[in-house]
Amino acid sequence: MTRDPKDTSAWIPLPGLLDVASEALFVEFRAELEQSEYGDIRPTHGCVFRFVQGEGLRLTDIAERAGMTKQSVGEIVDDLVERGYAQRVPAPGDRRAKLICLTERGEAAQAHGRKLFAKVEKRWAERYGAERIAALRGLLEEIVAAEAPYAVPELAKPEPAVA
Amino acid sequence: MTRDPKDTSAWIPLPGLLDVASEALFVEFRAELEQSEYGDIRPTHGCVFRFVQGEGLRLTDIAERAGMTKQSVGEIVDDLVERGYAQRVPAPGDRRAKLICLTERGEAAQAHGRKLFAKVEKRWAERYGAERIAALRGLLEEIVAAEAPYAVPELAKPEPAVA
DNA sequence: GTAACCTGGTCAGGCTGCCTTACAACAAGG
DNA sequence: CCTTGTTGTAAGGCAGCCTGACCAGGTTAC
Repeated sequence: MTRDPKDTSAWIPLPGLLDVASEALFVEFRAELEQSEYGDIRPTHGCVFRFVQGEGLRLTDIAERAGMTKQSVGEIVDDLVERGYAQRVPAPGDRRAKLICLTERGEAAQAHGRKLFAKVEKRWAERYGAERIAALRGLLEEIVAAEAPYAVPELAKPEPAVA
Repeated sequence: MTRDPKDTSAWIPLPGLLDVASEALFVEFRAELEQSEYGDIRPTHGCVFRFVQGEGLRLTDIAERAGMTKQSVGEIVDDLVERGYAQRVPAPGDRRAKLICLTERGEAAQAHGRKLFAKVEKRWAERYGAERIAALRGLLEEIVAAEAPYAVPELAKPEPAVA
């Protein structure tokens, strides 16, 4: 299936391809999540589950990593607190701030979510080739680290990654 | 913060990686588009520019390919018509239907957009390796063709791609 | 110590992009 | 005809995000 690179009519821009692939993957994930006991978690909540771990993070930090405003993230956190997935604990040393961290249920949900993502990825590895998916992940990780380091939990901390 | 090497806390799910990459790419595209004479085209309008070409498409068809409702697409088309990028022409043989096609300006904008996408992709090819980006595209095209064929113009209709 | 400024978080209100429901015009088959 | 399906539109709603205004608590300069 060789294609004329000059043929513009059937050519799909890379962002479109990335989006459709992401969407397809996400649909598989959602389908499984919704059947679990964490079915009330909506996609929006992801911005918290993605970044919060251990001691917790300040609202401001979550917002920065997620590329959203504090207000938006605040609303999402409210919702997660109501649902029993997250909690706000006073930040030590600053009475203005609160650390947002997961409850036990929240951590269980996070772990379950990660497992589901891994499961779907593995399914795709079988479908499209393990090494190709691995290469895809490798390249994307490199790209994300370069283009949006603030969105990478592991790089957001004072631990500069060495390539 | 000591961490188990097998710890998954730094592991980013594939959809997240795809999204961030897509977003980064799209930002570069938008930055250039907004400086052009087509700066009033918003991301939403893409669902029309992506699929419409030549004689035009029915609203229903665009909606199906885009995975949206007719009403949503209809609104977007209204907007594009107002801005002089698209037009509705009566469909031959069916007085209910209209074919949505691009105006001359619309086609110029579409061509410009495609060029910009190609330009950004080329920039990334230089940045991350031409072969890796080519492999990325190849895999994604395969995935999209398998997972969401309706979203691929060339597969959506057995139309002669070459003029 | 205190005035001025910065920072973390919240409240209120608004917008965009999409959806659902309902419907009018036309098509197609008896 | 009459019925049923299809094309597109109208009206209204909702989720997810934003901006602006604000307060309580820190930080700095004098």
